[in-house]
Amino acid sequence: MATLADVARRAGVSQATASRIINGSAKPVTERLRVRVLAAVEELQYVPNAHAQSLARSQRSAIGVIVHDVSDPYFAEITRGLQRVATEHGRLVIICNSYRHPERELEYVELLRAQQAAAIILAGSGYHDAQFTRSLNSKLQVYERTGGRVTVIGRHQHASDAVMPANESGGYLLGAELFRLGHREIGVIAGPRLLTTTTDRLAGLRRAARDYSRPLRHVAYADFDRDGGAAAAASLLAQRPQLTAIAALNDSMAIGALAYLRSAKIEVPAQISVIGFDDMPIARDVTPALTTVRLPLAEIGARAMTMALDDSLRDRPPRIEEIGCEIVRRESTAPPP
Amino acid sequence: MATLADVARRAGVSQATASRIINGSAKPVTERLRVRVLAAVEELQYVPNAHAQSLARSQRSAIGVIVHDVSDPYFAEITRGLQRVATEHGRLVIICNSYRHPERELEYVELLRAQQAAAIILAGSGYHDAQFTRSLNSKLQVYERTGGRVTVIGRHQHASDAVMPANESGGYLLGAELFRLGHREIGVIAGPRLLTTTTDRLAGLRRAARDYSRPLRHVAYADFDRDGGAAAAASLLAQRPQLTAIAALNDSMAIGALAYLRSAKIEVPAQISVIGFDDMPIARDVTPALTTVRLPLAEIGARAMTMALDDSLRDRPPRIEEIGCEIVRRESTAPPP
DNA sequence: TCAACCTGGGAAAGGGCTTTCTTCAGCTAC
DNA sequence: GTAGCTGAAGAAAGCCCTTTCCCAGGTTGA
Repeated sequence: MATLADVARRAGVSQATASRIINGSAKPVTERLRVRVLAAVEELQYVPNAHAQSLARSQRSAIGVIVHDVSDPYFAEITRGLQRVATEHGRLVIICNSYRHPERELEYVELLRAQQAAAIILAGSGYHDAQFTRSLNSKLQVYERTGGRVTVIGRHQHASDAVMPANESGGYLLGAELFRLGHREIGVIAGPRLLTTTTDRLAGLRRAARDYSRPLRHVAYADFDRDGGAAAAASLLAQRPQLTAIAALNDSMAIGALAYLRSAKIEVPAQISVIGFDDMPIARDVTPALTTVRLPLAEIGARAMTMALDDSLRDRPPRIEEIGCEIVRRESTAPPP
Repeated sequence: MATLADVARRAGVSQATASRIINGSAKPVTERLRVRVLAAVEELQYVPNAHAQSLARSQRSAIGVIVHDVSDPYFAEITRGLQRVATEHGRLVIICNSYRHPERELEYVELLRAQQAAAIILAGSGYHDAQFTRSLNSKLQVYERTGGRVTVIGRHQHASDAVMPANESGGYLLGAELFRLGHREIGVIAGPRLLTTTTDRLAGLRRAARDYSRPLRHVAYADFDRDGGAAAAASLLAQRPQLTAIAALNDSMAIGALAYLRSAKIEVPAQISVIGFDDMPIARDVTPALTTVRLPLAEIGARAMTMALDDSLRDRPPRIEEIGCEIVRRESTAPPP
């Protein structure tokens, strides 16, 4: 691997000069040397060692992102937004999948600190686990104290900059929509109990139930994915066949529920309504097209990255951006039969 | 940020000793010092600077992956496989989205070289662009010459280790399935002409057409995504309403086609059959469930990462792994009306 | 008792780059 | 002619680690 010293030697200049030319430093250099050095760079196919640069400059540039799983459409969309902004700013993004293992999240914070990440963006749901939250917070604080920036998406347990999707009011919208249509007994497919996203959305749903004076007795907790949704729909209906609507706390689970209902030959929305949450891109392409609560996922990602990169925020009180959601009515909901 | 020197000072030992203890070096150290150093690490919340380590060890560890777009389900699945294997080996993955801009691919190769990536995995389709291919090849060769490993997925233009999805024979399967069902005039929704994935799959399809002595006159080229597929389906049918089947060269486009057909009130598969390619997870959840050619995407990713990490392959002739595909019959195909 | 050998620990040399501090040549100005 | 600049280039320090090499003190064996 060619080094700067090689380039300098070949061009017959000092390393200092070579470095200045390659980095377009402010210090003026004669055109003659510039040409020679650039020629040497070309001939040797020289690329500066990023680690050495980062060490010498002691300036951080990469941005770390911790998600549950990039291949989940929810995070894929958020990541798309994150990447767009990062690329615009010429920043490298390091993506870490925690696969919903809290310990792995802790490990990744350390890893990103070791990598001298300029900022860490936590893009997965928070956990109801006081001990974990404490150790995560302490790790994040250490990171911030050493100059790192932290931005979270939808986690209220951390005193850092945050982009907060309106999970609670989205949950309310979800419930209100069904109750307004006249449904009285609805089944809820919730995500893992441990996730704050689940409880936030559920809280909104419960509030809607209170406002409309409806019970909310049938809640099934499942994995936040398609198969979890399918299984939960099955168990919900086995337990309570009279349900006229199913509210899933994310689209993946709603799609799973649709799959189950199709296999069980139950008509949607004629016999039962289904509503989701998130409005992932695929929601409009399933049949019936999914009524859901829209969250502008890519925008959430973009905003989080923008905050993380905004250095003027340094040493100010954490800023919180609320992101609203809206109902998107498609074909999977109707009044009860 | 605490440094090793801080730790050593606090523990009252030399940096050398501290380093040895922290890294669990082979050199024996007394228990007394070990305890003191680890305590200092804990108190200072010390994390070694990864850049300094990489510099000192001059050993590469991260793996670079260049995809078109992680948020595309096709790449999301591949990436999932890649990540799984990388994590098992304790390797960091740097994901780069080229968004199908060849120049950006070139830039990312440089960037990954600068980052001292141990390997680069090129996971997007190749381009029909001789000049680009040449410059990419030359950049990759430079990278390999300096000890980097290159693994490509589905690109035949590079003389490196490769995982090759059977795009051509998958295309054949695609066509054969429709012709066997009795379709005589089929419309093809192809991806961008510039991509080798498009032409490979199309070549298989043409071969099937020859074998079954059927014409293949209606090919629409479009973006490799849902909206491209919808637009292409519309133009195909505007041009030739008698078509009884549409073969899309990937599932996203097939789903777009289904969306268009639904909006145009054309029944699938009663009036027209639709077949896709890839078998993305969502293919089974659209209605009608999509008949498609299955490619084990996550496994492709896993194999590519395994090859990239397999050091025993160093200095051997490049290894090529073929990955077969199979037809998955669901509900979007039927004999012509 | 002394040479030969371990052993655990430290000093210091890198690794590749940036950047400050110097140096030196070439000018201007008196 | 020389003091005083200015501008361009180089020397060298420093970023944070790892690892080789070396040393002192303690063992062992003859």
